[in-house]
Amino acid sequence: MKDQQADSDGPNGREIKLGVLNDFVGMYLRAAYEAAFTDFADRLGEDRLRPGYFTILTLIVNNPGISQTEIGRTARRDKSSVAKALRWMEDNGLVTRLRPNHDRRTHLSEATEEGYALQRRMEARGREHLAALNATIGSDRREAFIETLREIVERLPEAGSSD
Amino acid sequence: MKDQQADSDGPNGREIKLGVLNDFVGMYLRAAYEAAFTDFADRLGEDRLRPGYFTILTLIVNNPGISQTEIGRTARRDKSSVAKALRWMEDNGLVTRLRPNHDRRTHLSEATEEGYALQRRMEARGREHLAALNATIGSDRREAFIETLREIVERLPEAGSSD
DNA sequence: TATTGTTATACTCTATAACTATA
DNA sequence: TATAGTTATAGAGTATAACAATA
Repeated sequence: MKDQQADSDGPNGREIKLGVLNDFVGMYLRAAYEAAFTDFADRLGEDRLRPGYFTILTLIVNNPGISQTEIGRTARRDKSSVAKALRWMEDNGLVTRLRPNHDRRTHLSEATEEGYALQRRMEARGREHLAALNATIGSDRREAFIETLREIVERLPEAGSSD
Repeated sequence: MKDQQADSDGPNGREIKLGVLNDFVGMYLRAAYEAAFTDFADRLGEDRLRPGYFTILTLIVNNPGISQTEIGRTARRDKSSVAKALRWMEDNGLVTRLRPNHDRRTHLSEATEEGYALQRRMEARGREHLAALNATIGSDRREAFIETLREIVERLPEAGSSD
């Protein structure tokens, strides 16, 4: 039905044919992700961490004593990326890391008072962002929408990465 | 309603609490985008352009004589990013650029035979990717899903970028 | 040997700013 | 002045690989 070769015509009037790009769900996914990302960043203003760092700090606040391996597994980031983020956060007084005696390989992270405070401020802004996003999506569509996103993440790799 | 603090427990058995991250639609969007992106890349194997370059080449194939400004506007990329891509594609024999007499500022791009051939091969792989993605989404949900993504892109910036 | 984490390095993708050349 | 495009540079954001310490 929606196969009207949805062209993009600029202000100059020229119609740009999108061809197969028209069907690329990935392009819509990226555009939506970028829009959501930008909305959150705009709401944070200057008082913020990068989104990836916010994710990590939030995991630490919610799970005091979490290890870097656990953070990486949960946030789906390589341990080296986590290490870099943690070092920055420690240098900036947001987290402290402890090496327990029972296993001195691991580094357990906890948020400092400053870390907790920043996370709370960012979470508050995050909730405003979510309210705007949810208003756009609509409560009637929200669950089905997220469920579809989840299924893409879970089921697509099984089909695709068979080489 | 869905506030059961959907935790993530790793193989070690420890439950990681996601807290507010649980509600972050942006995380699901990014994960889904990355999954789609990876699936496409896996299918392309070595015979490929980067996804952004494929977008540009496809625009050129579908719109011979398109200008760089038009490409940038359609692909939502800065002219400098487009210029870099075009130079690489020209150096690698995929496109040629012409400067018309009526306006010698503009560069109009056309695909070479090699460019057309590569685009066709990539488009074929892209269609396989889309088939897998559409199978995951399901034809009954597809239109509503894409419509939601579109609305996020179109409506969210209006609410968020008011500073 | 396996695991945790660190570091150096590099890659992808993209934008900003200063620029040239045209119009 | 405004527009099209180029170039140098920078900076997220992330991963790979080699490594040290510990188990």
